[in-house]
Amino acid sequence: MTESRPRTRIQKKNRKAILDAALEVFSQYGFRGSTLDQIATAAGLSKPNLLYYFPSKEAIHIELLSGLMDTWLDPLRALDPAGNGKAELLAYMRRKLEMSRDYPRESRLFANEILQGAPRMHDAIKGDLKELVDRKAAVIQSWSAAGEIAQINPWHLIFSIWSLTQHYADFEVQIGLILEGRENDPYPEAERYLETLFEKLLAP
Amino acid sequence: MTESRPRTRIQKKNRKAILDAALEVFSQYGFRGSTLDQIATAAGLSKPNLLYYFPSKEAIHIELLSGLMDTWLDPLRALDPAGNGKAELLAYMRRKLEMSRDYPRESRLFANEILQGAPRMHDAIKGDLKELVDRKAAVIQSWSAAGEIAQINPWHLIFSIWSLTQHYADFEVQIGLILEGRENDPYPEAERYLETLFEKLLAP
DNA sequence: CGTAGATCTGACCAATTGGTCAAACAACAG
DNA sequence: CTGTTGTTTGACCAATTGGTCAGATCTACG
Repeated sequence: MTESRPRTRIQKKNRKAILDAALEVFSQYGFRGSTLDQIATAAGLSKPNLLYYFPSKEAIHIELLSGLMDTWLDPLRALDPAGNGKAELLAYMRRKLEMSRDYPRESRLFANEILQGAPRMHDAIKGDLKELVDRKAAVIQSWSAAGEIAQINPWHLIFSIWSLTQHYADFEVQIGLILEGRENDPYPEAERYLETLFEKLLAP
Repeated sequence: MTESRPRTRIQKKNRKAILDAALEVFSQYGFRGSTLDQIATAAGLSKPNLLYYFPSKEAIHIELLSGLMDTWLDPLRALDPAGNGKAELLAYMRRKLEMSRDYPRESRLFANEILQGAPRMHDAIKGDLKELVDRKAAVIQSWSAAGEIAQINPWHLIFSIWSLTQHYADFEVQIGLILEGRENDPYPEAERYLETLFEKLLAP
């Protein structure tokens, strides 16, 4: 918040390298299970040098998480009350699945944070996220009332979109091992499957 | 495997207390993020005393995980090829949701292990689990072929049952915060929602 | 050039980590 | 009550942890 923005290109490059390395490490081992040495090595820096760019391990984690919240909720924000219910929700699901495919580490970072009890996202979830979800739940309810989609619990509908899509990122290893020799890339089939699922679920 | 079974009642009690404490800690912080001191304190023992019962931190973790795999897959094993497809799959889903409600720590322990790349379950997943899933996928496929249920990808169907049910345990904190003031216990509504979802999905 | 500022490093620190061990203590059979 | 076995502990250890700091080195710019 009160920070001076990074100026030089060297700062830009190294801060980016650190955040990228930290994302890799934190998303795998969680905050407590990750070490500055791991992050520094992954970023190609020495530990003291890393601490030249960030004041502490926690500061890196916080920066990652707060950067995450924004982009993570964009697809839900984009849900258009004026659009067609089924189409909007399917588009939301597709966009979330894309994010699992393109940003699996971000998904796992988030999963790790929740698993540990959301110590650093507690307020954001209880505040902004809850508010957004409640607002969009009302939109979904209005689609139900208008007969555009079936009558289903909008909160649990949102949870199901989250769980079904994020699962492909968070449990990537498991899915990969089980589908070994069958699907090298599970996403195309996942998209087809989830489209069917939500089309059937939402059909009035 | 080669261990002598615990004998005295004091051993039985303390081993149980340790495993319970370790489940609590490991499921929250993962293996690397957990400490023996945390576990010992939670178990009401001193660290050296804890190490009197288990040779190492890793040994505790392994014992928890191997104990988990068995019970975790029982519901899937119970899927009866001779039963009615839709009923069997709905029963499986319900049983999995029950497990999320009754054993959320076990679910999170598993989630943590997968997030960290499944270093200790890699072989079990690639072996027993994959084999079981493949076998049950064939059963599901036969139900599809017989017209008992719709034609859907059986592997992704299994993934979706896993993700939808485990989500209520793994993301418990997030769900609790979002539903605050609305549902104190999300499970009854979750069950209703998931029943609808799978009934619609599986209908031929 | 030269030098002011940015960047980087080795050496260091206190706290925490997983784990050991000898000795103290408890339980229980004889 | 005595000795044997099972249990517990305090003191200890080396390695790792997050973090500091003085100084070395590099970079941009006049």
